Amino acid sequence: MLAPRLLNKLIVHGERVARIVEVEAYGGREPDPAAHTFRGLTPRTTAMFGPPGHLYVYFSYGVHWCANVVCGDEGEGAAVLLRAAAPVAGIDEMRMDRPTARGEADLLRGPGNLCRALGITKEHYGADLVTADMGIELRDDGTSPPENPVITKRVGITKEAARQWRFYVSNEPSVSRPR
DNA sequence: CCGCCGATCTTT
DNA sequence: AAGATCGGCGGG
Repeated sequence: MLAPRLLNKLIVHGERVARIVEVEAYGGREPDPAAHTFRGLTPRTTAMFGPPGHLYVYFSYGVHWCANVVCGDEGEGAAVLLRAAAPVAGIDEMRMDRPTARGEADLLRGPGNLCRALGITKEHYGADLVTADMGIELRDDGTSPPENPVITKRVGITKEAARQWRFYVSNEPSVSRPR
């Protein structure tokens, strides 16, 4: 399971920088009924079945964009949902796009809010996070992933609800509910 | 603090 | 008809 290795990495879009503090794993070699790739290749899931290191973006509940990092080999259909991040830079710009956020810890709390604060939408579908071909990049500033991340059930799903594939940094105020 | 509910689009 | 969500509103 490499999802927790994304914790404490930086997600960068232009001036905006945030530290990933909460993730969930989806799909992979063992069947995962909760994953968008469970029923095979569809127009929506082409990026998730693509090579690792790219962005899989989907539209949630007709309202929010949500972003995943593709983590499986090509054809595998595995990705890590970015559920929350702590703001590092570009905070004024984030606030402009997140008018309902009260404090800084609210800016990127939750997968929809994270995309809103970073300005990620469907135009970034399939972006290469290594070459930053669309201005979005995954960066390692030397901060190690936590040695003991908190491990829980995934949030907001009904299928495969018992699987413990959510990982977050303990004592981190930007983590979404439930803590 | 908690729970309900609407918004609004994609996929089944 | 349900869904990898969010924020506003009403009640305790």
